[in-house]
Formats: sequence, C-alpha cells, structure tokens
Amino acid sequence: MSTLKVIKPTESELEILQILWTKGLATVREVHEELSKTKDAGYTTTLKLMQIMNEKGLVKRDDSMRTHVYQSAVNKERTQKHLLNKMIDSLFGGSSTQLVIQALGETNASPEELEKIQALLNDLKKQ
Amino acid sequence: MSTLKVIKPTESELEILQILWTKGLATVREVHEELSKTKDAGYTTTLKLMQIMNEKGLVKRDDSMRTHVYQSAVNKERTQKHLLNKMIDSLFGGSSTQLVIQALGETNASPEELEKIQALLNDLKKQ
DNA sequence: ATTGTCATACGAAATTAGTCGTATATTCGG
DNA sequence: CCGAATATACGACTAATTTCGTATGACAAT
Repeated sequence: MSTLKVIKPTESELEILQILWTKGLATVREVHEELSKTKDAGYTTTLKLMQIMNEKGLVKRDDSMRTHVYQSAVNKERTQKHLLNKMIDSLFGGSSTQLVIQALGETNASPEELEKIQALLNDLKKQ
Repeated sequence: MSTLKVIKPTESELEILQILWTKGLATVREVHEELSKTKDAGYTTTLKLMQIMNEKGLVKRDDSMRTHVYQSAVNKERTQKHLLNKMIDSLFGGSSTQLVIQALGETNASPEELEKIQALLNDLKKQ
C-alpha cells in the first residue's frame, strides 16, 4: 500500500518553490536575494523556511559543502495541477470550465499565446 | 480616502461561502449539515466560524429571530477573480495564460462549453 | 412548571505559519 | 593568527486559524 503524498505548500513555500523551479539550483542566499525583491523578511526567516521545506520533503539539498545548495523536490506541473484542482473544487464547484472562463477574462495574452490556447481548444473539440 | 477591502477568506470560510452562494439563505444548522458531508467538525465550530465571518463582514445575518439566518456578503465572481489572480501570481509566475493552458488540460468541458470558450477567445483575438 | 432539545455566546486550548534573535562554526583577507 | 563576514541551527515569540467545552436562554411538549 502506498501512501499518496499530499502536496500542500504554504504561501511562502510556494514563493520559494517558484524561485527554485526557475533557477534549478540555488543557495539560501540566492533565494533570499530574489525574495527580497518583492517582500522584506530577514535572511534567517528564509533559511528557516527552507529548512522546514527540507524536512517536509518539498526541497532537497546538498549539504556536503558549507553553503548548502537547494533544489525543488516536487514537480512544477504536478504541483500546479494539484493546486489548480483544489481551487476548481473549492472555488468553482468542480467546474474547470468556469475557471477557464474567468481566467480568460483576466488574461493579457499575446497573439502567440492566444494561438496556443486555440490549438489546445481545437484538440479538445476533436474528441 | 477609501480603504480597499481585501477579500481573503480562509480555507474553511471558503467552504462556508460556497454553501451560502448556493443556498442564498441558510441557518448555521443547514450550513453545518452540508459541511458534515465532507468534513467532520462539531456544530459549535461551524457556528463560531460563521460568527467570525460575520464580524469580518464576509457574511450578513438576520438575527431578529432566535435562529439566525445567514447569507454571503461578498460577491462570488469578485471573490473568485481575486483568488484566481492570487493563484496566477503565486503559482504561475503571473501568467494567466499558463493557468488557462493547464486548466484546459484538466477540463472535461461539453461541446457547448467549448463553444463558449471559443467565443471568448475570438473576442480576445479581435483586440 | 419541568424537562429535553436546540439556539447563540464566549473563552480558551491546539495548530500552523511566519518571524527573528542569538549561538556557533567556517572561511577569507590582511 | 585575528577579526569581519557569512553560513547553519535552533529556540521562541506572535498572529491567525481552527477547534471545542460550557454557559445560558428560548421553546415546545407533556
């Protein structure tokens, strides 16, 4: 029997994951610098968060050096999908279509992106 | 100067709002019955939550009767939009398109719904 | 009137998230 | 070698959320 891993990063953890997804590998310092652009919290706060994320298994780290190097331990798309589904359930009564419609209302997509969406839509129509 | 009202219902509050959005008017008892289907918490827990939501202005209530009658005080679409934007920021790096693409991958939309999405898409393309 | 049921009010414990101060170790420049 | 800079570890504080026990009042049926 396998226990299904529940992914539930908090708000702050998500911000850190985003940075790790982009950078691939990063030290606490690097993540902290990046975070500082949008919020202001102390270095040790970021450190602590990342330590906790490590305990939770949200990130992995190489601590063979003095300065540890972190990376995400959770798949970006899988995490997005998971949280998206949660939101669809909790906020859109289970209808992903409703969410798409709302999101399209928000979008500032470029023509290229619109084409990408169109392509996806065409696929769906064929089925 | 007007203070912009920040809508930030918690997880539990959202569950209750959903129920109120569906029912329109409801007593604590009714909300609790509904909640009980998916989670198990005591009656007074639901009561307390709804009282707090009342203080926060998330719900309104008619307490002229012994049994108070509640309704949502926040607009469903506005709340959805707000939380959706938060998710776009925190999970999709600000790209609503990315979210739409992921959500479309999840969708089990009917042909009618697909047409609705298509129509929206056409509007966007014209601009 | 008494008793059982069901309502609200409210205090407070338990949890979780986020914050930071401080201790301690390592490294590097001079 | 010494001190400044920089790293991790870790305990503890705060605030917010969720939970529930208990008090108390209203009402209905006997």
